[in-house]
Amino acid sequence: MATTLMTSTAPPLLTAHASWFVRSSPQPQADAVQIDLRSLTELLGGAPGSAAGETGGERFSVRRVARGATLVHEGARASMLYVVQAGSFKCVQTAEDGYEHVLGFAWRRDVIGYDGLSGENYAFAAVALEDSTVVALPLASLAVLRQRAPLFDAALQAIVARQLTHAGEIARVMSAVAANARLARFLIQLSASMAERGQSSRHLLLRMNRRDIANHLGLAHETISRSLRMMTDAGWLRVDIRELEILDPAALRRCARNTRGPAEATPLASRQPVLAFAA
Amino acid sequence: MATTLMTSTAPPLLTAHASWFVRSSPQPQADAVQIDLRSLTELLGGAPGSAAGETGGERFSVRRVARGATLVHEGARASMLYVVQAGSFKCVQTAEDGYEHVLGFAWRRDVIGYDGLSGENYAFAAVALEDSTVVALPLASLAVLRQRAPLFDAALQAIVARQLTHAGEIARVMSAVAANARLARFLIQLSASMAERGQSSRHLLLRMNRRDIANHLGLAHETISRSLRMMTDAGWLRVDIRELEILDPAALRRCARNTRGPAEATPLASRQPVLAFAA
DNA sequence: CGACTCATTGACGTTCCTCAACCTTAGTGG
DNA sequence: CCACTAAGGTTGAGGAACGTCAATGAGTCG
Repeated sequence: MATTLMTSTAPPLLTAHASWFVRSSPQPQADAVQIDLRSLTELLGGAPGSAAGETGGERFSVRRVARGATLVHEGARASMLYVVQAGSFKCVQTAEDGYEHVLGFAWRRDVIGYDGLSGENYAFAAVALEDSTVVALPLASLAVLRQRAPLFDAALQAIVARQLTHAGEIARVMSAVAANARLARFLIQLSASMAERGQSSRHLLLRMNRRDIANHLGLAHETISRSLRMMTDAGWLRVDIRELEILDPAALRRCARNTRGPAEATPLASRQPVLAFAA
Repeated sequence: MATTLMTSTAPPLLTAHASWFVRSSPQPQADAVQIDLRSLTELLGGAPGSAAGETGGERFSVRRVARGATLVHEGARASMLYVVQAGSFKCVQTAEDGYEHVLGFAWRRDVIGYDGLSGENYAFAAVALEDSTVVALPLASLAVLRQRAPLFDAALQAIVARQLTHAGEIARVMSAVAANARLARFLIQLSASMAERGQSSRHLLLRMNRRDIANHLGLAHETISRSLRMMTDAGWLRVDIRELEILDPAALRRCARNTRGPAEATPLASRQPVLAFAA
């Protein structure tokens, strides 16, 4: 049923916009929604039962970002940390010659702007792929907040650590030499990412266009089309523009292994037994 | 001068090993070296003047890792966090079919094992590329430590944030479609990384072999050889096996922009005058 | 010295990037 | 209602780039 595609965090269709989303007129939050520390910790994945331990005084503003709008600008002075509450973003870096690269995508529970802690400025821009909402935390108050609310702190740390792991996965996706394998890995990773957020891992709704996927994977966008075609012809997927259903996950995983020929032998194994046998 | 290649953190040559490095015999630290919190914070890049504020009671053990030895095993229960003090590591992930992927490399000041905070186990293995030393922090004591030593905490946070930014850079390196551009970006990034650590940005000593570089970049190792050859022929580099000198950074950066089209042709020049004339 | 790893170079074949055309869907205005 | 425009997606043709296979040489370890 179509209901599997519907989630509490996603609007029914890309073209349908809730009326409270400000689109062309940048009229700032007239009705500033806020959430408390307890909800924020929960959003970050902290135990819901944690609420009792924390002082619930702080309130954080929720920002609405219309589709296509830029949440943070690359190179801008970093002052805020954002947690995606609903919707999705693409993270983009622009080279000095104007060429853009899509670093990745951010979904509910992801943190945007954490790189502001290391430098002065944001390292990349974040553009909303659909009407979205984020929780805004002033960077300046972060240290104090973490000190005062250990449970929130733990949740934040876990998210960042997870994001670091995630970055490794992205590198892995990109390392595949064959275009088919790259796309397969991307889809598998996306599927896992959705599952992690309690959504269906079989039915995916691609919030980004082919060009963004291609850019992200370092491929031509025509190649994305062709690879998707190949996979649907093989019976692995069912694709309808942005809607995607994974029919044969095993085949997809098998495809994701392709280096571009026979996989390479691992000469590392010849070194380890020395230590193993020493015992 | 050759002194630009010499740093306090690097052994003079790959083939020269300090005698105190245990090689084939895994005899554990008989003489356990330790450092205090003050030195650790400094290693992480925290202000050296910070020493006064922290309680200097804690001491952390320094582990020696021989070349080729594995510091952390993928999938092993995560119990420690390591900070690289000297030497270098490659971070490797092994797929279920035995195929290995080099996620990246870790140098002095980098943190290994931070992903243990999110899950139970390490997400990837770390193998020493040369005889190296790391500072070991028990994950269990991390929360308490951060609470007690805010300056250490801040330094650690900054490092992690930097590593997150760094992960984005890796994705950017990999996104280049042309092999030349990928290698160029890798070299530029490596150069910047070395400069960040106070080493020369022109003279690089490649601690990893061609196969690892190729694996990391998603290319064939023969392609690495050929690309390096092309760059030396063009006068951009001087390469002697593992020693590498960047002669023309500008050309390298220009190459890094290539999507794949004409190997060289810089359309940048044809674009700029338009803006110049507009003034 | 023999076994091994590492790097380089050449030849060949396939992938996939580029260029191009065409189609659908949306949004706009008559 | 239909033209018009623009953005996104698909498909085809051609050629360069790069992966694979193979051979060679240099350096290292036991």
